[in-house]
Amino acid sequence: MGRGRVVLERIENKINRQVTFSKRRSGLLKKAFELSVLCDAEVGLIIFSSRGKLFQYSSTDITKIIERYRQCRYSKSHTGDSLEHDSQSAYHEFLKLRAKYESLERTQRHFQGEDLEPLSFKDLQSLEKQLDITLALTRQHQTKKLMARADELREKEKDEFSSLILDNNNYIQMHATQVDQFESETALNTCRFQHQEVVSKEKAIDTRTEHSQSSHNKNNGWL
Amino acid sequence: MGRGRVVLERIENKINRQVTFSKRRSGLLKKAFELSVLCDAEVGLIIFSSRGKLFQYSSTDITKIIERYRQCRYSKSHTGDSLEHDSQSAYHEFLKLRAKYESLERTQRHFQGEDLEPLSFKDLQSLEKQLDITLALTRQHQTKKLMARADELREKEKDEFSSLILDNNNYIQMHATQVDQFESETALNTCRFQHQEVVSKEKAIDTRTEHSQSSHNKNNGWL
DNA sequence: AACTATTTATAAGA
DNA sequence: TTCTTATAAATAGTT
Repeated sequence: MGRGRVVLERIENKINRQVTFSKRRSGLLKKAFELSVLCDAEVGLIIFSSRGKLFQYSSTDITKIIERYRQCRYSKSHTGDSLEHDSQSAYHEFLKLRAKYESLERTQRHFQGEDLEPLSFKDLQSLEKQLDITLALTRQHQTKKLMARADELREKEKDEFSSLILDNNNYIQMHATQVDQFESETALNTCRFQHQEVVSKEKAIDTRTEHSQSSHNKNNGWL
Repeated sequence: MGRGRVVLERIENKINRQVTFSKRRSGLLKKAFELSVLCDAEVGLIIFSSRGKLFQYSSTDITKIIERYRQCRYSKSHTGDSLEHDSQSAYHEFLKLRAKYESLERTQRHFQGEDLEPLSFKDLQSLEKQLDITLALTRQHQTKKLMARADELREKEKDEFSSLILDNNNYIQMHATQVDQFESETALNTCRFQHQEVVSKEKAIDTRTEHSQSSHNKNNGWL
């Protein structure tokens, strides 16, 4: 369509090529648009000039077209649109997880004594029961820990008693401070006696040996 | 270009639209190709028919064109590919949520007296403290509920006492069964006396009036 | 950028 | 669908 026939090869004349590019580009964009309108098609067209300038037409959001293209392209073996299905089910997983999380969060709040108002009497009862059980277990574990610690200390004491006596001045001061600190902390409701028995000896040794605890949790305490 | 002028709107005749689509599509693809050759341009064209079929032309690997497009389009504000980035961040959200969920689950287990072993003594202490607090609150709420219920019942009793006496045979039987059932359930550690006082009256009325509870939780109990 | 001769695309019909 | 054909549209080369 023009005064001469086109040879299908790169136009070497730069000016010419640029002009042709400009003309044909707009023609192509126009035709892309027409196709999308006339035929109700989804069209995405990306053009980079030889100098790198970008031109684009898309009947709808081009990222959507690209996404759809990917889905179409990489899902032949599956049941139609697998990637769409995948991403949908992934989203579904996400929603499910969120629901579970929120539910768990609610329960958790109950365990922390919050939002008890909407609970039924029965719910409160079973919560109380659970709390009682856990409380007993918690105390049991504390006792266990303390006993184990006590044994450990008895062993150490034998080994380290002699060196302990040597620099006693500095040591006695630290010891006193730390025991005070402990006293002001949460009062134990159980194992009270055992604590007192163990703690002083333990601290004495800890300050000297930098004993590392085996617990996997952050262990910024004295055990 | 044809025997009539084109109106730029969706061709309503389905056959016609399909034919036009076929013709114009190949025309567009051809022109895209020509542009890329003649003008040394990089062209990517994606077409979806209204029935979802994919057609595509690209002068070079289309993923490269898309990549280049993204860089061109979003390199100013973003670090690169936005859609990929989006899906990645969505996945990141998912991972974060899952991590939170798992952490919460762990805490939850502690509140249920499970997996206490790895906890440090300090952790156990603060758990115990929390349990004590919640326990007190739980009992407090139970008492509150019972008192409220008792008041409510005193009101109802006045209104319904007379009708209650009427069909007493059936009633007495149900009442007995349910009280037995209650007795075999979890023993209350508190509010014991108030319970007994309230429960029998309450049941008597509930069985007759189908009173609906205001609690938002499932309320399959007697309160 | 505008013009115009021609080619090309394509709408309608077969 | 495909081919044919009349005609609209695009555009190469020119100004």
